[in-house]
Amino acid sequence: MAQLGRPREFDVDEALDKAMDAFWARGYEATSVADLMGAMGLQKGSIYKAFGDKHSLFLRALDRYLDEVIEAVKSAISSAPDERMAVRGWLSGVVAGRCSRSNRRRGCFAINSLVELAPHDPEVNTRLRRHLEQLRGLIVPVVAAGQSKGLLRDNASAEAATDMLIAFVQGIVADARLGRPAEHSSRLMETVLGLVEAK
Amino acid sequence: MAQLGRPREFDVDEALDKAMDAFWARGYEATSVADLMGAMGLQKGSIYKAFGDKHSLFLRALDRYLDEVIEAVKSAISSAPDERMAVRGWLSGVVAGRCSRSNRRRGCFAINSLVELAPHDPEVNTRLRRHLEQLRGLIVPVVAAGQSKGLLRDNASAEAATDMLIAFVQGIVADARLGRPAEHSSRLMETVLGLVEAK
DNA sequence: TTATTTCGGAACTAATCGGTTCCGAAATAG
DNA sequence: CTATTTCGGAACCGATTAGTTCCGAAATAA
Repeated sequence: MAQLGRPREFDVDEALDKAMDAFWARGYEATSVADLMGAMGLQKGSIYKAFGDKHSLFLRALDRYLDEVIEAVKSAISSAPDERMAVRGWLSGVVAGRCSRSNRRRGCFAINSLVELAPHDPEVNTRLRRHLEQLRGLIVPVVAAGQSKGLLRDNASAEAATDMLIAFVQGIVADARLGRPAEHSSRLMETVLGLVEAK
Repeated sequence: MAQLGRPREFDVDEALDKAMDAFWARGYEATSVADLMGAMGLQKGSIYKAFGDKHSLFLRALDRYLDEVIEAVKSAISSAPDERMAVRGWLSGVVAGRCSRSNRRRGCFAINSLVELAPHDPEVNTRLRRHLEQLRGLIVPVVAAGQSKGLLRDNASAEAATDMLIAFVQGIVADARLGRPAEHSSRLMETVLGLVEAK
């Protein structure tokens, strides 16, 4: 039954992406609704009708981002020839891709939101906890398989190694906000991989 | 020649600590001057006379925090029996001490500020770059000495290993904002130490 | 047609924002 | 005593905040 009335003239996902861009660059508190209007190319009324208030819009944008990240990690894993390259591909994606774009100093939208909002915003907190749990669920089996095949060191349990890698990723994307050259992050990644990969 | 007029009735450093507490908990943007008045126990007029505007007050508090961290790391290093224990002591201090207090979900004031402000606030940016450089300058010689004594793996260069440890610390303190149990950070630390320490 | 929905855009609210200024009282130095 | 400085506290500033409402126009479905 489609829908009554005049159809929406803008694409909801495109608008969400633009809102995400704005929040990503400046953070939640520092982004005013006027900023969002400019970034999204929409009028205030349209935004409130389509997304509710500022906080709801933020959550929608965050959810969209988190889904994209999980999908990207899944495809990075499934397209890798072996577990060693899967881990490598994941970290490379983090360093070079979404979480540290050509547009520097953005870091990772999830980590930025975590640091700014997670302690006081329960909805953001639960989303990010769930996200890290999902991520862990994707990585642990890869590490475990890699260890049993001798491709990765079994120095630590698969769970501990995964948690270590995730913490390390969080550090890299936080550090990215300083505006360091991408090469810096790449060197860091190679160091960590050197400790994790079997010789 | 002391000073003319009525002496200041509050302790500047104490007031800075309280301001730091407020900024630390909520971030820069979300902390209003009214919040600062409450936290510092001072009137608006007194704050502006003593510290100038909100941004200057923030920088003063940040400088104070960074100095304290550097001093803490120095003393952790100098009081350790060897280089291996020095690294261990530094990381333990990060996990248990200042950067992840009994008061949970605070993380590290420096990293919080880095993520929120470093991309757009040049004064914060330069301070944090300098801080990380200082930190690196303290740790690299320790790692180098530890490696040459066989206490630490020489898997990677001292510089690369130090950068890796620092990135890892940043990840831990960012993650702390999720409110995970302290045990989680401790396990992470042990995993990393297991990869760095010689067997 | 008629009912429905969205549009861009403006008008508007009540609250809060950071920041400034003035006050009389109190405490110090010279 | 006099000059100076800070105090707590209030008054006030213009600007901005998030959020709401109303408008006529336009586009769709039934």
